[in-house]
Amino acid sequence: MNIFFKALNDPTRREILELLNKGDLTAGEIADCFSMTKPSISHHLDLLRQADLVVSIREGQYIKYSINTTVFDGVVVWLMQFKKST
Amino acid sequence: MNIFFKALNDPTRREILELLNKGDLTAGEIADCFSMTKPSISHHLDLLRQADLVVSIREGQYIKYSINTTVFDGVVVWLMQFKKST
DNA sequence: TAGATATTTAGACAAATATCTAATTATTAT
DNA sequence: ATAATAATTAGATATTTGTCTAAATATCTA
Repeated sequence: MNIFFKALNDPTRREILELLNKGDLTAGEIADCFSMTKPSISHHLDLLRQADLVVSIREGQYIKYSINTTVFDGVVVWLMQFKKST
Repeated sequence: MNIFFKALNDPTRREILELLNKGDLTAGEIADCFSMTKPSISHHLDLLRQADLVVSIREGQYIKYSINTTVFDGVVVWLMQFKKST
């Protein structure tokens, strides 16, 4: 839970997730969507990967990133606990 | 969204929410549940209040805190966007 | 093999964060 | 009024975080 909220506690990383939700992208394509250096984006991708929110596979010269939505289930359950008691 | 994830990006604050989900508590009662000074807890409560996740009202000498679960709705919607496409 | 492209890693640095102690404000009760 | 209790605010400090530049790694192509 910790690493998840840490990963989501940044607007750039949340935007990356929204981008990947529309389709897979390479690291470079993701970086092109932001006014930030590639190393910075790479670092954000690393945090998202640590939280298991994205998966990466090398495709030749490129590294392609995909969103992993299964992680959200646990968090939604955690959030829903607060709505039960109504 | 920013302030919400910021507020939730701390285990102590998440635990405070879980406590308040069982019932209202005063600042002191909350602090007693943690091995941390009262000023530190007060600071966490302040962040939770900024995120509108808790509400506080003074009751005489005490200040009572309640959880505000309405905020979760928006976040669950945000999280659910990632599950739609399945 | 050399050079070009894609990406990450390393190291530095400023800004944000979590925590503490000490001081302040607010309320109650003697 | 004074003292006691509840809670916050202020200020200090160590740690974490986001960003950058420079360097390193990996792949492709001529």
